[in-house]
Amino acid sequence: MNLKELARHLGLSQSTVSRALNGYQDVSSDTRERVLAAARRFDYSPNASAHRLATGHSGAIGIVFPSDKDPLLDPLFTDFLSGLTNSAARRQMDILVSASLDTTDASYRRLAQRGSVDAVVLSSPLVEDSRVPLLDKLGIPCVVHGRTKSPRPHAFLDIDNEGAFRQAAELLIGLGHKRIGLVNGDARQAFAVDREAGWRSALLRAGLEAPEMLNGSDIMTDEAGYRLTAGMLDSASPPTAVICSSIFSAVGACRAIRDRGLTIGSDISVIAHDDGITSIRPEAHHPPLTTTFSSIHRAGERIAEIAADLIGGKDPASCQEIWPVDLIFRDSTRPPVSP
Amino acid sequence: MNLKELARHLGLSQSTVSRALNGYQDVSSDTRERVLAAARRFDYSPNASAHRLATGHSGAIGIVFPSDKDPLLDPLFTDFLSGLTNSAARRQMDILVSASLDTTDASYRRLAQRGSVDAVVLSSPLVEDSRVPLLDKLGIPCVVHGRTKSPRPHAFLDIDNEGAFRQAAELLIGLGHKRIGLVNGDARQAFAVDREAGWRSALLRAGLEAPEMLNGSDIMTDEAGYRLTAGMLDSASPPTAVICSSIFSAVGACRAIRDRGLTIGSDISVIAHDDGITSIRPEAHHPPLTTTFSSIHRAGERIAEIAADLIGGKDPASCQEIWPVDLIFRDSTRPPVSP
DNA sequence: CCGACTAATGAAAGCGCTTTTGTCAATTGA
DNA sequence: TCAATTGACAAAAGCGCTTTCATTAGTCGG
Repeated sequence: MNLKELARHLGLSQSTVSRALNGYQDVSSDTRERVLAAARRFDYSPNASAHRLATGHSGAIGIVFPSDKDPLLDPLFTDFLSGLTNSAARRQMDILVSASLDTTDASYRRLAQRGSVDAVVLSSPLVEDSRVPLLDKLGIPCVVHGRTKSPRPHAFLDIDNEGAFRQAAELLIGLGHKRIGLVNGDARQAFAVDREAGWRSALLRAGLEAPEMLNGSDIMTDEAGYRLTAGMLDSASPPTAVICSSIFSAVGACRAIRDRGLTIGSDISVIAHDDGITSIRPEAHHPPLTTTFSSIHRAGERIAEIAADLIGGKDPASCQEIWPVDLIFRDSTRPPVSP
Repeated sequence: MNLKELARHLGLSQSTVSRALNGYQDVSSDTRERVLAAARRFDYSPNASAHRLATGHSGAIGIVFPSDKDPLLDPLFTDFLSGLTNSAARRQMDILVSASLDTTDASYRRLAQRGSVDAVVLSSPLVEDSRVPLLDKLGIPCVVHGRTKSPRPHAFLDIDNEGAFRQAAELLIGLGHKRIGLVNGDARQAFAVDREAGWRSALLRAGLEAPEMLNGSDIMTDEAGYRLTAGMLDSASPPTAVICSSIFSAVGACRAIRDRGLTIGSDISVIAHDDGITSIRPEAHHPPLTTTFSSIHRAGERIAEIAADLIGGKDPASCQEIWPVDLIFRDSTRPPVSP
């Protein structure tokens, strides 16, 4: 069932039916009713390709997978994508996921030229990310999940990574900790840099040191979390507390602590950043983990809205949001045992 | 830069250029060279919407998120999607992710009518999944990741869940275990039913019981894994081994075991199913976990190929694959302590 | 040397929609 | 009363491709 048939059934012209369907003014409310009823009855919905060709909009938001199997691409992405997709669906938009087989540049360039998407979402930005200026040049709106250095202001939604990790470190300092380890994500990632800055500033502000020994950085997996934490605990002056960038790192960190016969909380305090994914919940741990919390699912939802605004012509410079992060105090943070 | 401009630049007609670009025969190799060179030089790629409208194919494979925030949607999905997308990209196809806001039926129906996708991938099928007959009726090819009951044969790629869990149980039985717990996924899911069947058949075949007490089933999260395992361990006749349906459940199960002062391996044996995601690796655990292994990333890759075949007109009945699952013996499985 | 065929290209129709422009009757104002 | 306005619809022109069909020029066999 297409527009032509529908129009013929109603004894109307295509244009009238089209306008009735799209809520234009110059059509009598009487015929509009009839058209809408018929559309429902015949279960008509306009052909996507034709609509796109006619309007010049693809009705889709793009997101590009970095490479064949990128370790930076973590399971959190599912939650993010779920939020993104749901929110996009509410605005009648789809999410187009494509992979960059050759270079990332080429993928975006192709995406832009073929007009497959109206806007693009950039995940896990690096500190200086070449994708932002590229998309700018290609004239395709983009919203970054996170932040990156860029000559021109770009739309983004980020969480207050620096503030969150400063707060976390301050909490530990307040409890009396003096050597606080950081189990961070990959140092190329923008968020990791911000978190390190938060950790560092809290320590320095309190007159403490932030030695490189305690500044761990790697991909955010269980195994890497174990390795980084183990390295710190086995060093000459081990930390009495660690802050982890992800719940996965935290699982590894906890394992390293327990493996050394130490107890989480009473011996070594642990704080983890929690993105709110359901598969691993910090409050279900023993002891329940103190966390900095921000829902990545909600971020996904909001980013689709921002993308829609951008497509609607909103100025990227006015599409910049930094969300505060909650610090949730649980039982994994206690005063250190006397040195 | 569009086809018309490109043709004008070359002093050729649109049709010739189009045919040259699409590799048709009736164009001289000389002009083909020129056209290809010009296309490269002007960085031309055909407009997606126009191409789709003209051919009637959308060039996209669809996948629908179940609901607003579905607990069944686990982090493994990222890996699956990554494989799917990469493989699709190699065939010049995109992945369209859309969410079902209203009913799932309506989403698929809309997807089909709007012609936004050429085929659909179904994830986490239920034992009897209404989506399969629906898509069949809508005439849109679909390939299921997993299997489901259906009057007509459908295309699918599944792993040998039953065989894997039978093998796992047999390994434990061979070591001398008599009470083996199952920490399974949601019982509505097809794969969970198959895994239970594997577990059960191994036990019965060995003349052992498969009591309901040891047949745990819930979503595959850390927390649920803990809860199910704890329940079994605290029961009147606790198991000496558990088999977990996911690495996440296994993390919870291990925690429950340790919390009770028991040691994994020597006191309670553990086997987990490993989908091969990088964030949590069973071999990095202490002790390294024995696993049934099958890469979900590879499954995603293969499913995109199957979808492409289906679009190309291949018979769904001849697109059915069941992959064997490796049983990887590590240190978490040992003979039980004498009862 | 000529009709029949082939190779290479161009012209034009069509995919299903949106949107501009055109048409016609009914209404309005002085 | 009559030109001017308005309301409701139809006709038709695109959007940028693919593909069918038509049109040349060149080749061949007899």
